[in-house]
Amino acid sequence: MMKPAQVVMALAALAQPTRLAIYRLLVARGPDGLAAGQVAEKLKVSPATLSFHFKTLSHAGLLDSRQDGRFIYYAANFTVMNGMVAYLTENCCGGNPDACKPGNK
Amino acid sequence: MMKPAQVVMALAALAQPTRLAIYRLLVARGPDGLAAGQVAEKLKVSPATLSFHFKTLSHAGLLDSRQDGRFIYYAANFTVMNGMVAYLTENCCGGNPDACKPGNK
DNA sequence: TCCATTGTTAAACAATTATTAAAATGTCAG
DNA sequence: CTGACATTTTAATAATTGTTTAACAATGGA
Repeated sequence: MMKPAQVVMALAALAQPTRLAIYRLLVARGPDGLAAGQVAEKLKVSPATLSFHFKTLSHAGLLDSRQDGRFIYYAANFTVMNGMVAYLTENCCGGNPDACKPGNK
Repeated sequence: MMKPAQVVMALAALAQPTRLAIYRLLVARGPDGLAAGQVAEKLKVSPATLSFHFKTLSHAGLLDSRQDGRFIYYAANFTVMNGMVAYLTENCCGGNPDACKPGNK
Protein backbone atom coordinates (compact mmCIF):
# COMPACT_ATOMS: atom_id res chain seq x y z
CA MET A 1 0.00 0.00 0.00
CA MET A 2 1.25 3.46 -0.88
CA LYS A 3 1.63 6.20 1.68
CA PRO A 4 -0.36 9.40 1.19
CA ALA A 5 2.81 11.42 0.62
CA GLN A 6 3.87 9.10 -2.19
CA VAL A 7 0.48 9.41 -3.83
CA VAL A 8 0.58 13.19 -3.54
CA MET A 9 4.03 13.22 -5.08
CA ALA A 10 2.89 11.11 -8.02
CA LEU A 11 -0.21 13.20 -8.57
CA ALA A 12 1.78 16.41 -8.37
CA ALA A 13 4.29 15.05 -10.85
CA LEU A 14 1.53 14.40 -13.37
CA ALA A 15 -0.34 17.61 -12.67
CA GLN A 16 1.62 19.69 -15.15
CA PRO A 17 0.98 19.79 -18.89
CA THR A 18 4.53 19.10 -20.02
CA ARG A 19 5.05 16.26 -17.58
CA LEU A 20 1.68 14.74 -18.37
CA ALA A 21 2.61 14.75 -22.05
CA ILE A 22 5.99 13.18 -21.27
CA TYR A 23 4.40 10.47 -19.19
CA ARG A 24 1.70 9.71 -21.74
CA LEU A 25 4.26 9.49 -24.51
CA LEU A 26 6.25 6.99 -22.46
CA VAL A 27 3.15 5.05 -21.45
CA ALA A 28 2.28 4.66 -25.11
CA ARG A 29 5.84 3.69 -25.92
CA GLY A 30 5.97 0.88 -23.39
CA PRO A 31 8.85 -0.79 -21.55
CA ASP A 32 11.55 0.07 -24.10
CA GLY A 33 11.13 3.75 -23.42
CA LEU A 34 12.63 6.63 -25.34
CA ALA A 35 15.90 8.53 -25.16
CA ALA A 36 15.67 11.95 -23.56
CA GLY A 37 16.50 13.61 -26.85
CA GLN A 38 13.71 11.81 -28.67
CA VAL A 39 11.23 13.02 -26.09
CA ALA A 40 12.60 16.56 -26.40
CA GLU A 41 12.17 16.44 -30.15
CA LYS A 42 8.66 14.99 -30.08
CA LEU A 43 7.39 17.43 -27.48
CA LYS A 44 9.45 20.48 -28.42
CA VAL A 45 10.82 20.94 -24.93
CA SER A 46 14.24 22.41 -24.20
CA PRO A 47 16.77 19.95 -22.75
CA ALA A 48 17.10 21.74 -19.43
CA THR A 49 13.36 21.91 -18.90
CA LEU A 50 12.97 18.29 -19.91
CA SER A 51 15.68 17.19 -17.52
CA PHE A 52 13.95 19.05 -14.71
CA HIS A 53 10.69 17.28 -15.46
CA PHE A 54 12.33 13.88 -15.81
CA LYS A 55 13.76 14.33 -12.37
CA THR A 56 10.37 15.18 -10.93
CA LEU A 57 8.71 12.18 -12.57
CA SER A 58 11.53 9.82 -11.62
CA HIS A 59 11.59 11.01 -8.05
CA ALA A 60 7.86 10.26 -7.86
CA GLY A 61 8.61 6.75 -9.07
CA LEU A 62 6.72 7.17 -12.32
CA LEU A 63 9.74 6.73 -14.60
CA ASP A 64 12.65 4.32 -14.80
CA SER A 65 15.83 5.22 -16.61
CA ARG A 66 18.78 3.36 -18.02
CA GLN A 67 21.90 4.62 -19.69
CA ASP A 68 22.88 3.28 -23.09
CA GLY A 69 26.00 4.88 -24.39
CA ARG A 70 25.53 8.60 -24.59
CA PHE A 71 21.77 8.22 -24.42
CA ILE A 72 19.55 7.93 -21.38
CA TYR A 73 16.35 6.02 -21.95
CA TYR A 74 13.29 6.78 -19.88
CA ALA A 75 10.35 4.43 -19.57
CA ALA A 76 7.07 4.56 -17.68
CA ASN A 77 6.89 2.50 -14.51
CA PHE A 78 3.30 1.45 -14.03
CA THR A 79 3.59 0.26 -10.46
CA VAL A 80 3.23 3.69 -8.94
CA MET A 81 0.34 4.71 -11.15
CA ASN A 82 -1.52 1.52 -10.39
CA GLY A 83 -0.89 2.11 -6.71
CA MET A 84 -2.12 5.66 -7.03
CA VAL A 85 -5.38 4.55 -8.63
CA ALA A 86 -5.82 1.85 -6.01
CA TYR A 87 -5.30 4.41 -3.27
CA LEU A 88 -7.88 6.75 -4.73
CA THR A 89 -10.58 4.12 -5.08
CA GLU A 90 -9.82 2.28 -1.87
CA ASN A 91 -12.83 1.56 0.29
CA CYS A 92 -14.93 3.13 -2.43
CA CYS A 93 -18.53 3.83 -1.42
CA GLY A 94 -17.97 2.12 1.88
CA GLY A 95 -17.37 -1.25 0.24
CA ASN A 96 -20.11 -1.11 -2.38
CA PRO A 97 -18.03 -0.16 -5.41
CA ASP A 98 -20.80 -0.34 -7.99
CA ALA A 99 -21.46 3.36 -7.68
CA CYS A 100 -17.85 4.23 -8.56
CA LYS A 101 -17.54 2.33 -11.80
CA PRO A 102 -17.59 4.08 -15.17
CA GLY A 103 -21.01 4.49 -16.66
CA ASN A 104 -23.03 6.04 -13.84
CA LYS A 105 -23.80 9.75 -13.90
CA MET B 1 -12.63 11.88 -23.94
CA MET B 2 -11.16 14.41 -21.55
CA LYS B 3 -8.98 17.26 -22.69
CA PRO B 4 -5.43 17.45 -21.32
CA ALA B 5 -6.21 20.65 -19.43
CA GLN B 6 -9.09 18.97 -17.62
CA VAL B 7 -6.90 16.06 -16.65
CA VAL B 8 -4.20 18.39 -15.38
CA MET B 9 -6.77 20.28 -13.35
CA ALA B 10 -8.08 17.07 -11.76
CA LEU B 11 -4.58 15.81 -10.99
CA ALA B 12 -3.57 19.16 -9.52
CA ALA B 13 -6.68 19.20 -7.38
CA LEU B 14 -5.77 15.82 -5.89
CA ALA B 15 -2.07 16.58 -5.57
CA GLN B 16 -2.34 18.17 -2.16
CA PRO B 17 -2.53 16.29 1.14
CA THR B 18 -5.62 17.98 2.53
CA ARG B 19 -7.56 17.74 -0.73
CA LEU B 20 -6.54 14.13 -1.23
CA ALA B 21 -7.84 13.33 2.23
CA ILE B 22 -11.09 15.17 1.52
CA TYR B 23 -11.57 13.32 -1.71
CA ARG B 24 -10.79 9.93 -0.23
CA LEU B 25 -13.17 10.54 2.63
CA LEU B 26 -15.93 11.37 0.17
CA VAL B 27 -15.07 8.44 -2.10
CA ALA B 28 -15.43 6.13 0.89
CA ARG B 29 -18.66 7.82 1.87
CA GLY B 30 -20.29 7.35 -1.51
CA PRO B 31 -23.09 9.19 -3.32
CA ASP B 32 -24.77 10.61 -0.20
CA GLY B 33 -21.70 12.65 0.60
CA LEU B 34 -21.00 14.58 3.76
CA ALA B 35 -21.81 18.08 4.96
CA ALA B 36 -18.91 20.52 4.87
CA GLY B 37 -18.88 20.73 8.64
CA GLN B 38 -18.64 16.97 9.02
CA VAL B 39 -15.62 16.92 6.74
CA ALA B 40 -14.06 19.78 8.70
CA GLU B 41 -14.54 17.91 11.93
CA LYS B 42 -13.20 14.58 10.64
CA LEU B 43 -10.12 16.10 9.06
CA LYS B 44 -9.48 18.95 11.51
CA VAL B 45 -9.45 21.58 8.81
CA SER B 46 -10.56 25.17 9.36
CA PRO B 47 -13.74 26.19 7.54
CA ALA B 48 -12.04 28.75 5.33
CA THR B 49 -9.30 26.38 4.28
CA LEU B 50 -11.84 23.65 3.64
CA SER B 51 -13.99 25.92 1.53
CA PHE B 52 -10.96 26.87 -0.53
CA HIS B 53 -10.20 23.20 -1.16
CA PHE B 54 -13.83 22.34 -1.92
CA LYS B 55 -13.79 25.01 -4.58
CA THR B 56 -10.65 23.61 -6.14
CA LEU B 57 -12.01 20.06 -6.18
CA SER B 58 -15.42 21.14 -7.47
CA HIS B 59 -13.92 23.28 -10.18
CA ALA B 60 -11.96 20.26 -11.32
CA GLY B 61 -15.22 18.32 -11.51
CA LEU B 62 -14.25 15.90 -8.77
CA LEU B 63 -17.00 16.91 -6.36
CA ASP B 64 -20.72 17.55 -6.62
CA SER B 65 -22.55 19.63 -4.04
CA ARG B 66 -26.12 20.13 -2.97
CA GLN B 67 -27.62 22.41 -0.40
CA ASP B 68 -29.89 20.98 2.28
CA GLY B 69 -31.09 23.58 4.70
CA ARG B 70 -28.10 25.25 6.28
CA PHE B 71 -25.84 22.43 5.24
CA ILE B 72 -23.98 21.91 2.00
CA TYR B 73 -23.32 18.30 1.14
CA TYR B 74 -20.33 17.37 -0.96
CA ALA B 75 -19.98 14.04 -2.72
CA ALA B 76 -17.34 12.51 -4.96
CA ASN B 77 -18.13 12.48 -8.66
CA PHE B 78 -16.41 9.48 -10.16
CA THR B 79 -16.78 10.45 -13.78
CA VAL B 80 -13.79 12.75 -13.83
CA MET B 81 -11.52 10.36 -11.97
CA ASN B 82 -12.43 7.51 -14.27
CA GLY B 83 -11.76 9.78 -17.25
CA MET B 84 -8.45 10.78 -15.74
CA VAL B 85 -7.34 7.17 -15.34
CA ALA B 86 -8.50 6.36 -18.85
CA TYR B 87 -6.52 9.29 -20.20
CA LEU B 88 -3.36 8.17 -18.42
CA THR B 89 -3.51 4.61 -19.66
CA GLU B 90 -4.75 5.39 -23.15
CA ASN B 91 -2.85 3.68 -25.91
CA CYS B 92 -0.84 1.96 -23.22
CA CYS B 93 2.29 0.19 -24.52
CA GLY B 94 1.29 0.92 -28.07
CA GLY B 95 -1.83 -1.20 -27.82
CA ASN B 96 -0.34 -4.13 -25.92
CA PRO B 97 -1.62 -3.31 -22.44
CA ASP B 98 -0.35 -6.45 -20.72
CA ALA B 99 2.79 -4.68 -19.64
CA CYS B 100 0.82 -1.97 -17.84
CA LYS B 101 -1.32 -4.13 -15.62
CA PRO B 102 -0.63 -4.53 -11.91
CA GLY B 103 1.72 -7.30 -11.01
CA ASN B 104 4.73 -6.72 -13.27
CA LYS B 105 7.86 -5.16 -11.86
C1' DT C 1 -37.44 39.93 13.72
C1' DC C 2 -33.29 38.51 16.24
C1' DC C 3 -29.66 35.53 16.71
C1' DA C 4 -26.75 31.52 16.46
C1' DT C 5 -25.16 28.41 13.01
C1' DT C 6 -23.13 27.06 8.46
C1' DG C 7 -20.35 28.11 5.01
C1' DT C 8 -18.03 31.40 1.61
C1' DT C 9 -15.18 35.34 0.28
C1' DA C 10 -11.32 38.78 0.47
C1' DA C 11 -6.79 40.33 1.60
C1' DA C 12 -2.17 39.33 2.88
C1' DC C 13 1.85 36.60 3.34
C1' DA C 14 5.16 32.71 3.05
C1' DA C 15 6.39 28.92 0.36
C1' DT C 16 6.66 26.30 -3.79
C1' DT C 17 7.12 25.79 -8.80
C1' DA C 18 8.29 26.29 -14.00
C1' DT C 19 11.21 28.25 -17.15
C1' DT C 20 15.34 30.21 -19.16
C1' DA C 21 20.25 30.82 -19.96
C1' DA C 22 24.78 29.48 -18.87
C1' DA C 23 28.07 26.44 -17.21
C1' DA C 24 29.30 21.74 -16.18
C1' DT C 25 29.36 16.57 -16.59
C1' DG C 26 29.87 12.49 -18.96
C1' DT C 27 30.35 9.58 -23.25
C1' DC C 28 31.99 8.10 -27.40
C1' DA C 29 34.31 8.51 -32.38
C1' DG C 30 38.35 9.70 -34.71
C1' DC D 1 43.77 13.26 -26.46
C1' DT D 2 40.54 16.13 -28.71
C1' DG D 3 36.22 17.60 -30.12
C1' DA D 4 31.35 16.96 -30.65
C1' DC D 5 27.22 15.31 -28.71
C1' DA D 6 23.60 14.21 -24.92
C1' DT D 7 22.05 15.41 -20.72
C1' DT D 8 22.25 17.51 -16.12
C1' DT D 9 23.06 21.18 -12.86
C1' DT D 10 23.04 25.85 -11.09
C1' DA D 11 21.31 30.41 -10.46
C1' DA D 12 17.84 33.74 -11.23
C1' DT D 13 13.26 35.27 -12.03
C1' DA D 14 8.17 35.23 -12.59
C1' DA D 15 4.04 32.96 -11.43
C1' DT D 16 1.22 30.01 -8.64
C1' DT D 17 -0.36 28.05 -4.28
C1' DG D 18 -1.89 27.12 0.81
C1' DT D 19 -2.98 29.12 5.04
C1' DT D 20 -4.64 32.50 8.27
C1' DT D 21 -7.56 36.16 9.88
C1' DA D 22 -11.44 38.87 9.47
C1' DA D 23 -15.47 40.15 7.44
C1' DC D 24 -19.47 38.71 4.80
C1' DA D 25 -23.95 35.93 3.13
C1' DA D 26 -27.58 32.71 3.84
C1' DT D 27 -30.48 29.64 6.54
C1' DG D 28 -33.76 28.39 10.07
C1' DG D 29 -35.35 28.17 15.10
C1' DA D 30 -37.11 31.01 19.04
